Amino acid sequence: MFGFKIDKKDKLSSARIGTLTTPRGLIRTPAFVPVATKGALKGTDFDSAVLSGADIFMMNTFHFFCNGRYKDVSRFGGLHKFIGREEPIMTDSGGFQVFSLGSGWDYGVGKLAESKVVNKKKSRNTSINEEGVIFRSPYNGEKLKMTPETSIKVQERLGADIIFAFDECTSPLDSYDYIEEAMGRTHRWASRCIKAFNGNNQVMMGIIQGGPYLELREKSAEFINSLPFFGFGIGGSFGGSYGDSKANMNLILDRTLPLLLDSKPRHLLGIGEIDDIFESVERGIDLFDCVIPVRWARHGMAMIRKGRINLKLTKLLKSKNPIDENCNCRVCKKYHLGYISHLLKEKEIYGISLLAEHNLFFVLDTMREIREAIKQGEFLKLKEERLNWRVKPLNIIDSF
RNA sequence: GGGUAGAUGGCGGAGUGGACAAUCGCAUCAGACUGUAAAUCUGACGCCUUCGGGCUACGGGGGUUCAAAUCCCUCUCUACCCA
Repeated sequence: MFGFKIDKKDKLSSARIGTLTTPRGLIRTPAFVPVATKGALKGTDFDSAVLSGADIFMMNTFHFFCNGRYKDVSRFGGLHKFIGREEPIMTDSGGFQVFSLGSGWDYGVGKLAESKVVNKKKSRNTSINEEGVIFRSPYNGEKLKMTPETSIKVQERLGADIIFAFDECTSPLDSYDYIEEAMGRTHRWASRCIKAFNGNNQVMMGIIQGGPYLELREKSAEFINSLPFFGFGIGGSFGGSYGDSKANMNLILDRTLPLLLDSKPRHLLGIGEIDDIFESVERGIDLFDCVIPVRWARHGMAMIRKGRINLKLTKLLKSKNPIDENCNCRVCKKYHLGYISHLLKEKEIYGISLLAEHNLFFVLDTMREIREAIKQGEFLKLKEERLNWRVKPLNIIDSF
């Protein structure tokens, strides 16, 4: 019922194309998994995402757990029936929220942040111990406890096809000692997740942690590799005292992916900027998920071949060009920048919707190109062409 | 013609003798965002600067005062009301 088959390996890199089989359909890898945390793509719809090439969506256990809504979902017969969709779904375990609502919240840092405190916010008083994590619900402040067993139980009731083990995602600000301790805990939780999982119509991915430290990452890869998971999630932050987090992530992937069983799928959790996708595919990653395409759309940031561009710039109101001249999405074929820019400036929800559709298409179509390139043995060539993707927002608008 | 209320930075709108280059909102500009508490957050926003500070400003002009966006006189303009 479930399976993963590598269809072709690139000769010049560790890139590979494959097919992940689930009872609800196939996932062509390398794949980008659009994130619909609470059951919605925030700005666009599942149909357009599927038309753009999405094979599977990701939702989150934590949010359905906090408000108790997983019980309602369960009464519908699971997420698929609840949202009225047949496509495969994966659920994250809630492990990321250990970080994003814990130390990430307290110190205002993102998962790839460098070692600097951006903005100290009021602590959420998240506490972590061997048993699990005690959270304050972001919905009403209520104290909640999440353990590996809870996460698995809730994920079974949500009924996604692929689920993730409950892990502790650490912060770039955490010390080596703490990250090592958390990694050990993640490993013990992984074993508990396997024990708690009944494996009925679902498969589970184990999560590798270890923060920015190579030796911890290697240890974690070896341990998670030794457990009977369906595949691997690579989680956590890669930044910190090691400096450039993108470069460090690549280094970690270089060193840890060869330690993993080749035949199992590898999912790089939460990564999805274009340059990161190319670097990771080259190293052997099969799946990505990321909120960036859809979040940037809400923030007016468009993903284009040359990089990214803020569409709320006043000067773009004059432009009769599409968002990206080389893009084949419905939005680019039909609407010009002037209009989309106007909608975004006016805070019209339709502007967000159009941009979300474009950004999602952009990433999904890039995955299509990547798969095609690997098939043709031209992955590195494509990477060269596409790595002019800039990290900083573009300032030159001449071509618009 | 008479009366009343006003005129503050791109706009709206605080301030009504010193702590005012002037709260705040909008707009503008810049930055951030990678398993989503995010259609969010941060910063800049009179001019000049060797970043210490300097200069010009609250409709125009005049005055009172050590000190005026704030008080007085006058002019101009705006809104509403009465003829």
